[in-house]
Amino acid sequence: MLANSSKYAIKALHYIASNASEERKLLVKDIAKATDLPKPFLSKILQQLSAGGMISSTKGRNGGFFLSPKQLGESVLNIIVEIEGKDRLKLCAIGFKDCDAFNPCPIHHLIAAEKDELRKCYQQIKLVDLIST
Amino acid sequence: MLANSSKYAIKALHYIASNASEERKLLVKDIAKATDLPKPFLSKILQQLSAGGMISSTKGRNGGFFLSPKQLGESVLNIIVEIEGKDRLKLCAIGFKDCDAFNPCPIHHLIAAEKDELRKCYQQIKLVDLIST
DNA sequence: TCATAAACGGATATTTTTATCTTTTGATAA
DNA sequence: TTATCAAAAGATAAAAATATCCGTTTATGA
Repeated sequence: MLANSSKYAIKALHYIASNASEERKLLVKDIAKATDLPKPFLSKILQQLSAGGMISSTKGRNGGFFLSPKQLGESVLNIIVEIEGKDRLKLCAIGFKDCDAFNPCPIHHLIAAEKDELRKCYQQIKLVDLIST
Repeated sequence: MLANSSKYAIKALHYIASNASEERKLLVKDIAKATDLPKPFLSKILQQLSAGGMISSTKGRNGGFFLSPKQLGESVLNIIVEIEGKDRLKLCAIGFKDCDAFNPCPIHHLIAAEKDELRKCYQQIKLVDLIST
């Protein structure tokens, strides 16, 4: 369904959204421990999200990761696209080039509506919706 | 969404379902050419499907691949599971162990219904439905 | 200013997936 | 029988994804 890297991103962002703020930043180390994700790999993913502006970070003492109010409004779909570099739920399920309603692959009409619904879900879920107390 | 291997399988099965029969078997070579898939890799995939009973084959002269009437009734979902060894659309989208309605991951309730609908699609599509004339 | 803490960035290693090549097995036509 | 054809099976190679390590940069508290 999703690449490990984007699963990790969503897991980590769930934890960060629920536990961090600009006044209370979180270290990769602690995020990795709490989410049970491999620390170095998670570090790369957070770096990528940071470079893409989906997450905030500061270096040095008292540094760490957090989400700004604006960043909490980002959709999960955009996180996935940022990490994977492509919108898998928009692409043809069996890899036909230029597959659409007018030039459909053999299963296009049989799954297009449901695939699009699922994509809309990911688009509608904002990071703020992941917050658990 | 799907692994390349299962995309290839579905593409190839579409071609086989549309063009082969017990009296008119198809060679890997020709399937690969028609579907524009890498021949040796496709060969492995067809072997795997054959071992799993999802496709019929005979060796030697006049050999090749075809689908029996019973095999044409197989669902695309089962093809995917056969190739990938797991039912990705049944697993938690972000990889939580034992994620379900009573023990949900942070996005479970936000996507479960739509994910299940998409899975049902793949379950309902039979190979015979792929036949194009 | 200086030691320290933390993300950043680059290089490297491992695993999985994808892809190819070669040999073996089995079927059939001549 | 025997030559040939085609899938099956096994070994190997390349690419991508996953994962780790280490030095650099940057911020800050002492």
